[in-house]
Amino acid sequence: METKPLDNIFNSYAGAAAVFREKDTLTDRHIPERIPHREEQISNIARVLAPSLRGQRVSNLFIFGTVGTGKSVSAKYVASELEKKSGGGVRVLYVNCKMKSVADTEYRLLAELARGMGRRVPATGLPTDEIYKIFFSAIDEEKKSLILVLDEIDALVKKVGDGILYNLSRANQELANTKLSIVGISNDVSFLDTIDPRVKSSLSEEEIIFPPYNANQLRDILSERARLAFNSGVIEDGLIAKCAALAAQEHGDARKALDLLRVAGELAERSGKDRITSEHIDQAEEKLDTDRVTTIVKSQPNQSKAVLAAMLSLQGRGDTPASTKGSKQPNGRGCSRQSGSDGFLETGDIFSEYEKICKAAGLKVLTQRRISDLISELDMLGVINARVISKGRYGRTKEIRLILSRELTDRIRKIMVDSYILEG
DNA sequence: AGTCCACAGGAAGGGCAGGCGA
DNA sequence: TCGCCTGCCCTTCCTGTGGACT
Repeated sequence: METKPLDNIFNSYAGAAAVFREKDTLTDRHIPERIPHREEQISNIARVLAPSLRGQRVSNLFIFGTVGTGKSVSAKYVASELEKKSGGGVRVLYVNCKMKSVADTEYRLLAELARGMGRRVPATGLPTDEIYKIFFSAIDEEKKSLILVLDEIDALVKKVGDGILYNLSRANQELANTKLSIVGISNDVSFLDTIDPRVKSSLSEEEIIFPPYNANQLRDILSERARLAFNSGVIEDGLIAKCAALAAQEHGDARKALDLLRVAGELAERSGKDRITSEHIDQAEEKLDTDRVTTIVKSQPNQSKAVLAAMLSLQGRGDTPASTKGSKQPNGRGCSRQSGSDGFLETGDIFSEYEKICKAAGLKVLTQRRISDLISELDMLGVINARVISKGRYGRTKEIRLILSRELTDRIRKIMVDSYILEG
């Protein structure tokens, strides 16, 4: 019988799953039955929310902690247990405010909440106070305690301001039959300082902090998840410890640790192995980093891509201040600059190269002031490293370093070609 | 000590797109 | 549907800055 080109690939996956038993347990969709090292925080959340079981209004709650410290999963866990325990007396609505088209505007968030309560509302068109009315009447009709979990609440406030929180926090005055409480989750502890003091005082009645995990705690979490996710013998304890150590370096980020395990498993599976090796973990770490940067670069507007292309072009040519020392600079300046001996790039050089790239690609050339901001944004996104330095007589500038591997550079170059920023 | 460079980065405002509300 | 509003992107103008040079 004839073998089709894809048969080998599909057949290897169609057989018994050699590596994974239940891959979903390594994603953030999964709510585990036990969350190690978060017992205290979970009890505290439960204590705050428990009065809802008696039909009382519970205090609004703020949960803080850096990425991957178990805030969302703990809140979801307590919420789902509470809903089960209440026998229908408590309703929890969860919204991730960072999701695009969910909470970019006041209207969209309220529409999402109203839909969560089973109401049909148009994507646009209604006045905002109308959508408030629809949402409030929907929750009032249910005659239940409603707990509104707003994950990444700082993103919501950044986009739409704190007015919506003020309105929601005052909702109980308009509701006859339902008690509404808000649980806000944020990575940014200083976020509360940025909102209106009236909103702050009514919202942050209770606060719970989630500290980062250490390597040992991460190892416990990973062991538990790995037991569920992988078939026995697929991964050994030493490799779990390695993942934990790598993630502990990244501020104790459990999400990153779980991603490492999942991607390592996928790499093992793709290479036809039934065991995860140390190399798979290393490859997974590199892949996660590469995917993160390429995703960021792809999502950038063309102007930012052109700035990055200028940096790649200068770096690829070795045309940094270091290598051109003693010759005329691209921006027409003199030669006696002293820094740059380490092969970094500077704003002026990048701008000159950027102008050339824009002209070649038919893009509008923005001002150097704007490019300076775009460089700062790329720095903030972690694609480049930039810091302000002074070269004394020769002015101040940003010292910019590209922290990209060879493979990553090639992939970004391809993105530039696909976006018609660079020629293929 | 004063000068100078090459920017950094803040402030103000224009133009535009999209959302809001009547 | 249309005027108003808001936010975003961008420009222009400006002051500030650190350290080499004079």
